[in-house]
Amino acid sequence: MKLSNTSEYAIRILSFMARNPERKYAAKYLIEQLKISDKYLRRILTTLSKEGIITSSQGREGGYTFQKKIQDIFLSDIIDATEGMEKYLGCVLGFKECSDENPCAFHRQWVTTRAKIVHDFQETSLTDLNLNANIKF
Amino acid sequence: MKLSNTSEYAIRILSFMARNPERKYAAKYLIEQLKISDKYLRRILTTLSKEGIITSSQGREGGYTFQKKIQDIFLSDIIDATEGMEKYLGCVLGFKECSDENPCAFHRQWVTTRAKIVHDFQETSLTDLNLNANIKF
DNA sequence: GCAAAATACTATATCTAAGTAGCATTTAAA
DNA sequence: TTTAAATGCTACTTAGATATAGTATTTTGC
Repeated sequence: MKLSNTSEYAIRILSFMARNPERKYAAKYLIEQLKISDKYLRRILTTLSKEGIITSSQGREGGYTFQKKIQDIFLSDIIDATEGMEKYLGCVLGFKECSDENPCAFHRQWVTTRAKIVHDFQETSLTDLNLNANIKF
Repeated sequence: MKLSNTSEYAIRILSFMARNPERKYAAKYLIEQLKISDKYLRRILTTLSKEGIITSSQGREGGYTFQKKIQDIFLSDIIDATEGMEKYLGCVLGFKECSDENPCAFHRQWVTTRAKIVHDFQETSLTDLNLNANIKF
């Protein structure tokens, strides 16, 4: 399992913001704190904004705030917003015809593992990640 | 979890060859059967050959045969040979500092899932995949 | 209204995996 | 020993993700 860089950055950004979920964050501040390049970070913030995870306010005194409670924002929501979860859901060996009804020889084995992966991402919220005090951002 | 296209092709090729593991396969024949582009398939075969999974014999009457018994060739060996497994083993959220000793907040949760992924790939051999009669190649 | 400080948009550059093309080399049958 | 049939090597092209640059737009304080 390897997420796209964009997803990893998005999770880092939101995880950082979740430390103080009520405040408004300017992109400039996040750039300083997280050492992500200006334009790339801004693009990710715009995406997260359009996808309904954060709200942007333009103009002087503008910035970004959470659109929902952080206990209602799950890793799967963030991945969906950035790269989409679909690619992780098909046959891991790439057999186009493989399905529950017409499984490849690895299917039965993989189904439970994939369910665990999906479960982890769907059940872990930003609140759960809010204990990252020991991790440098 | 999404393997590289190259890994997926490699698994398809070897899985197909495993149906009759003693015979020698010419690239030309595999191209016909598997509908993979000539040069790309040949490149993958050369890689698998260098990595010790199959043996190539050059010249007229040449082709590819398995270098080991198919029950001793595991999915993890194939992935290692093509793209490497390393990328799947680090912190899935991308925290550089994350480790067993200094875990991110998702680490404990993910460790067991990742172990299951690795287990599936390390324990499934080409023999286990040899029941793919119901899958079109 | 104007200037400062913020986000938004569009285009471009860079990197890596994926895929293609052409020529070189090897081997064995005739 | 020549030729056909196979693999091997190197270079090139393409596509998508990653990253950067420049300009436009929005909002607030004065």
